[in-house]
Amino acid sequence: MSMNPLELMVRKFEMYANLTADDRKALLNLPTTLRSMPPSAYIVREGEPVSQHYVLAAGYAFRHKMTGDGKRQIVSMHIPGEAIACSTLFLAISDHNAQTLTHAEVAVVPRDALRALALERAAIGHAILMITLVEASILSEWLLNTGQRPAIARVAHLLCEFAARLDAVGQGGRNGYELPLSQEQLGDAVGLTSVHVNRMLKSLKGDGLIEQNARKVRFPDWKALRKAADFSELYLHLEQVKGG
Amino acid sequence: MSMNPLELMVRKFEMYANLTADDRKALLNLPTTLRSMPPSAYIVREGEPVSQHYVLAAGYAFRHKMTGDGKRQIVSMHIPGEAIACSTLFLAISDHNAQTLTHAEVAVVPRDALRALALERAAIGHAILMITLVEASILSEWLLNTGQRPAIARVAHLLCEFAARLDAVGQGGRNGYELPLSQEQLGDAVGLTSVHVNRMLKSLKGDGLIEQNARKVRFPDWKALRKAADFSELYLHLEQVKGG
DNA sequence: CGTTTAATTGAAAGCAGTCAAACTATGTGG
DNA sequence: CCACATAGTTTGACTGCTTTCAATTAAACG
Repeated sequence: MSMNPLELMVRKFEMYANLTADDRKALLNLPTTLRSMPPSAYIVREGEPVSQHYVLAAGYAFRHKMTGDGKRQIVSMHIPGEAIACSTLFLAISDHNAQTLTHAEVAVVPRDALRALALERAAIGHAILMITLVEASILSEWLLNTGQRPAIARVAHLLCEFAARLDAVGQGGRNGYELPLSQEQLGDAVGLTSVHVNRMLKSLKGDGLIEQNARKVRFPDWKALRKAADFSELYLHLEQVKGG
Repeated sequence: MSMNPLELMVRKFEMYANLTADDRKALLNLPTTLRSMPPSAYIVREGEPVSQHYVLAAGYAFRHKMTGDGKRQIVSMHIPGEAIACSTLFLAISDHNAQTLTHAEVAVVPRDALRALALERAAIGHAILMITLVEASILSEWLLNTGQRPAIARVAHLLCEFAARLDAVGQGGRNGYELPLSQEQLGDAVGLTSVHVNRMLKSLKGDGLIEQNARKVRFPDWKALRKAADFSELYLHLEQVKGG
């Protein structure tokens, strides 16, 4: 079925707030265009003003920041159905880059129009706040991950998070999935070099915690992987999130 | 002057949204108690439901998470005047711990009352969203810091951030300040051991980038320190943040 | 197919961690 | 005011995890 790409955004909002029929209608009436983008295409650049809001209709994306000497840290991953940077909705200039990971279909909405709705309609504003809170919670866990866990757990943790998030939207998940990240990107997400990520993946395979051919990963022993990763899905706040 | 401790919260909100006189009055009429807490006292524990909102009237606090094997990552620092965990206002259970750093005066507000105001009054909800966005931006920078920068820069970066944030509220700042963190806590904030933090501080002193006696730090060459830290205050969003 | 990009492996170097001890504050009670 | 206990800082020696460098193999792509 070819549906309005904004349906995805509305569905997400409804997970986090009780929208009225009016709220829903207002959101669906926002002007929007669907943009098809190749892998690795820039969506937003650090330091630039942002005038659009982007929702992933299909494909994956990520946000990242760079140090003065050119090292890159991925600060978030976005799966189909998610907005790419709620955080820039209300900040004048972007403090990070956003890029597609795979080929992607991106719904583009004028930022000011959505912003106006968020300020007028409490439920919409609240949904955006909730999404931001969950993103911040994930960010804290990533900080814990890169700051305190050994390399093997860091890599395993990211694989687990991906599985749990994909599971939550009925896309593969802990039964295995197509990993959209290269080993270098994986490394940039957890603060390791691609070489070392490769070694950690090899070690996880050797221990029977993951199986992998090409980009497809499977989890023959989810419990053991979860343990090795020190993973608990609480921080994803997958349920009970309406907060009102 | 002995003022209502909620004044601090209102002042903060006003930096981020245009409150009406009514909004202001509603906030100041919230029931509140002032609690005096010793250093290192727990305010919130991971996994527990949170029923209060906490604002630092005086003193410092921090939030942290722990790995399964007991390693601690500090995920945020809070200076006088700041709320301690806007993030838990709308999430059912806390996914992190919050603790005082120094002796502190904490204004305690019933969470449900503030939550109700946030949902009823657009400007208040918006202020909370903005504060959350800025906190998330800081979290991204911390992730970049621990994930990609060498130890010396990590430590320097935290010192710079502290200076900039204190500056913004007219408290010492880049002229020097009383560092409220032990070296161990400093390490837990940037993903290093206390031993290595000690060595990095020594090195910064040796290079004339900082001066330190007891807990008092000074910055004889702010520009050079800033450069060594790869620090830019953009991510703090200290101005132009009303977003409307 | 040839070209480019990503994955894999080995060897060596280095940054940060660990362990252990000494030293310095800070605070408490006698 | 001193003696002691406790917490935090400083230093050294050593270990080890992760990076770096470099080369090879495999996969993806036009």
